[in-house]
Amino acid sequence: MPATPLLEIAKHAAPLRQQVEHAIREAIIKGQFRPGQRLTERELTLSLGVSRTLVREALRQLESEGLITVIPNRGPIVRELSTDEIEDLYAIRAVLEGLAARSFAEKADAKNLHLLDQAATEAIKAYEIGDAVGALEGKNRFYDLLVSGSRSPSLPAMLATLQSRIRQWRAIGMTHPQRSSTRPQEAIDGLKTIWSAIRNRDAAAAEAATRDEARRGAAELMRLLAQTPENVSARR
Amino acid sequence: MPATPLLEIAKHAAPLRQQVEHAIREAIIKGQFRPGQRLTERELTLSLGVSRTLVREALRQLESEGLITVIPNRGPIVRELSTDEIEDLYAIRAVLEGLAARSFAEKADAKNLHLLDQAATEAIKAYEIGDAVGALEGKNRFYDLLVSGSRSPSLPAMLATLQSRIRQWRAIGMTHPQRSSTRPQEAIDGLKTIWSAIRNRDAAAAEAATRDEARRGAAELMRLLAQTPENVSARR
DNA sequence: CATGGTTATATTGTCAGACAATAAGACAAT
DNA sequence: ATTGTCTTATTGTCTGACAATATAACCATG
Repeated sequence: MPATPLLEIAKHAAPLRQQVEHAIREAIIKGQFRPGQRLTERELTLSLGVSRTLVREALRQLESEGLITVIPNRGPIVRELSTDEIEDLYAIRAVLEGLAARSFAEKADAKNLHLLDQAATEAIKAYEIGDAVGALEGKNRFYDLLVSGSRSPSLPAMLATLQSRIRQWRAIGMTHPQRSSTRPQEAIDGLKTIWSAIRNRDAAAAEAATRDEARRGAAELMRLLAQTPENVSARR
Repeated sequence: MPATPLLEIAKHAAPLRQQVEHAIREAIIKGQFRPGQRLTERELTLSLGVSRTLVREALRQLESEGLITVIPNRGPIVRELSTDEIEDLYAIRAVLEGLAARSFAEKADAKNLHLLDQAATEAIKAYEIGDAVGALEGKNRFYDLLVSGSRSPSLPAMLATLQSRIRQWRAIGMTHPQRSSTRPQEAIDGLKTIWSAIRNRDAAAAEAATRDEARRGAAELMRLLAQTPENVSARR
């Protein structure tokens, strides 16, 4: 049993392959590579300036994260999601965030509670002023804190992976012409409910509220997607 | 929108790297490579008879599944889990299985319901006869069906990954000298509760029952681990 | 003896180049 | 128009190389 070191040194010579992986992932998430699009190894090696070895290793990781699909002897394509799959991912996210909220309510220390307070008040304030961007940022920070403060070793990574698969469609949800006008209010209300449950250390209520809020968000997105005639995936 | 093909061809040609990946994963899960143990690339290439390229690609996948940890310039080691991490993984599994049960209750078709019935009755019968192995098998099949019948595209893979990270300790739970004698009965009762909730198409109850049962199982394992003096991880 | 520095060794990180195997597209023939 | 053949682009896999790094072994010095 090794003694816990006094301070962790973050020395991480950051292998090049991680940068490669990161670069491709970001390009996919940001939509530079669109769903359905083929990603040939040559193209990637050229644009990234690294060897095929590294590109292939990065592709393997992105594959197990579900960001790309690799067709044998054909190569990877940016994964397209059906509406069913999107809905499924959102449902999974809902229960995982619910779990995070539960753990947070049970285990969070004073510092994390304080940070959460900050984010919550900030989001609410921004919303009341009419600062949509600020409200969104605060809300995002709130949820990030919820996860990181849950003291769960695995949840952050799992949710991050989910996020990266979903992010493209979240964006749609924010800019869609037909998005509901009451939704932002709803989101803030949801946040308040979660927040107060946590402050009361009511783990069950925190979980339920988080799940419900996530589900409402998902429902709204699914409604928008259903009304979007052009299919979810891009043409190649 | 491509027309749905009349029959899917399972043409896979199974790239060699998948076999490599599978082989290493199995060796880890079965405990041939023990937690904490180093896995050098040379060793793997030799024992598997493939090139470093393939070994490295396989390692990347196993890394993102959480089965190994790669230390920069040092190479991979079979991941060791602290009791906290084990508990965390079980908690995640609990909510995901709960979600699966919920979806199953909502969406399962007659065929899957029938299969579930079969597995359930088989498990119960076996238990009543005193056939511990048969009961376990039936129980496992029951849970597998729960997941596969949930019509969730992503849950099966996620739960499979979790399983592979946990399986080693599940084994401990079954053979530990101090394991509770009432636990098998409890597990069967839990299964019955889940089953009847599903037959009533009561999604909420199915989810709750599944989560509770998973939690009880986890609690039992954690109790056993706490009483096991030798640490969770193997020495190298 | 302890301590600190230096060299040696094993291993990973990365590259380049090669060639077989396959899938998709182009083309020809019936 | 359908079928069969050829071509080409691309992946799948291997080999060998070399630099960068961490660990182990060793040595020197106080």
